[in-house]
Amino acid sequence: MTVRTRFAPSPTGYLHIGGARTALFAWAYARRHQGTFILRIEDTDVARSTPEAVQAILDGMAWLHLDHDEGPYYQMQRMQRYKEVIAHLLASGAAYHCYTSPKELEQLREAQMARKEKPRYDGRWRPERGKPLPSAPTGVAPVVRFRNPGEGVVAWDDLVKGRIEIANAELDDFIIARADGTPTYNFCVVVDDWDMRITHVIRGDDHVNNTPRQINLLKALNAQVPQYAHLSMILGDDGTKLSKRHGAVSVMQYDEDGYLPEAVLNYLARLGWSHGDDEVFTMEQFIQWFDLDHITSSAAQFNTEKLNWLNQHYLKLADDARLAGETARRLAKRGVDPEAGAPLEKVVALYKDRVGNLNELADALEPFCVHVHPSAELIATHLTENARAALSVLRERLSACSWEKPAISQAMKDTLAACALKMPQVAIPLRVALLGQPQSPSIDAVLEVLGRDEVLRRLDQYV
RNA sequence: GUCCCUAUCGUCUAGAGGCCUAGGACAAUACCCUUUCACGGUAUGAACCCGGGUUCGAAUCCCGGUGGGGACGCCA
Repeated sequence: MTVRTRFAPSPTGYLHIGGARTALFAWAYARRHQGTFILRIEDTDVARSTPEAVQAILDGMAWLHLDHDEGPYYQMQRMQRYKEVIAHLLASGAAYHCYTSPKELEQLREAQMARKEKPRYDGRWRPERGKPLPSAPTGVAPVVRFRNPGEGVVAWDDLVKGRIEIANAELDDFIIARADGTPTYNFCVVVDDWDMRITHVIRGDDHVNNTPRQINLLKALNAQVPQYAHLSMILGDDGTKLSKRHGAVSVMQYDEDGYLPEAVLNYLARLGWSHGDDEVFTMEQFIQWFDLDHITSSAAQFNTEKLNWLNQHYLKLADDARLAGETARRLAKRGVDPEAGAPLEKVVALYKDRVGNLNELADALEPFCVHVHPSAELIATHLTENARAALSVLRERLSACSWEKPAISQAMKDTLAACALKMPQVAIPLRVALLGQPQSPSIDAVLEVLGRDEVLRRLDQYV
């Protein structure tokens, strides 16, 4: 049997980090087993679903390279099928109409809570042998409820949490179709997983409580019950539930913040899953190694520091041209012309192993593209009269030497000797003059990529 | 409140009864490297929630407590 997994977000917002990890694991499991990964959009909540959110989810998955083999399927386009199944359930007696109003249900729940009971539907419209049913009120559209087994337990061997058993007595007859006829979540999921022949349902563990209902429904439909793997939650950096203030932002925000998708992917893969002591690995390795046995069953706290570390790592590995492209995009966004200065790719090579993210890389490259204006304070402390005199000597030598690192370096050394100065006494003022900052990579390398003309031009302001 | 899940360094985790004086990684600290700032290298500190069992032996198995999380919608 070939593995078929799915990712089934509801388009009520962007793809956040928790959803991304769920998608990653479902995707990886399918890839690991040469299976099929299906994308399904659960848009039956018409009021909250938006096409923008659908697009945001698609964008997020594309950024992470989580490609699907089937779909996206849209539940709203499957209404006919749901209605068919509901009619069948009604006809077979596995479902029934219920006329209890929302207000009555609310009262029922309140009363139950007051008695310290678990709030649930009391089955007043559930047909039972020999039980008289109330007469249907006129002009009230009924909901359809699934007739849940009254006794016994529902059990499954969760692929990450182990065996879970829930007594049917804990469950109630849940609504599968609203008064307006539209089917509800738990019902659509079941029909879809069945129709799409999903073999492994990999999803967040907030669905553990839905699973017994879904299994009962599947059984009533005579459908094969898939395997379930419930992933524990991702908590925010502060150990509390993900919220907009920390973590529950769109994965595209990570792009915005200068993270590389491979860093986010690697980080997410290690959050709640492990392969011995391996910390850094490619997606190819991940697919080879991924299994459900090594998923942690407890919630994991998001750690930005570690993500930063991975991002820095992948930045060092990344191709210069690619990083130049990424940086150019960011510079352009700031109104800086990335073509205006030294060849970006060369500057990238100088800086990519010194920065933590793409925005920092853009910060570092910006002085190469624009006219720099060192602060008055920097000028006062570093571009002293003595320093300017040394820079003047250096300028002479630089205008004459050949333009490669060794020659430039020699020009620096000759200047030091001539002025009886130490390296930092010239290199730091030079950095301030050229880049507006007292720190930079090795100064001869900076000079080399900046180019002789530009170096001399920038120096002329101070000598 | 009821039900379900969960518990190893600050964080992510290794660990499937003896290999554990509990390993790795991030972070922290110190030192080294150095032309500044970084990168890098080396080293150090840091954990089995508590209480009972089971066993010759428990981080690992069982029970209870406590802490954390989730679910209890005509939301998904």
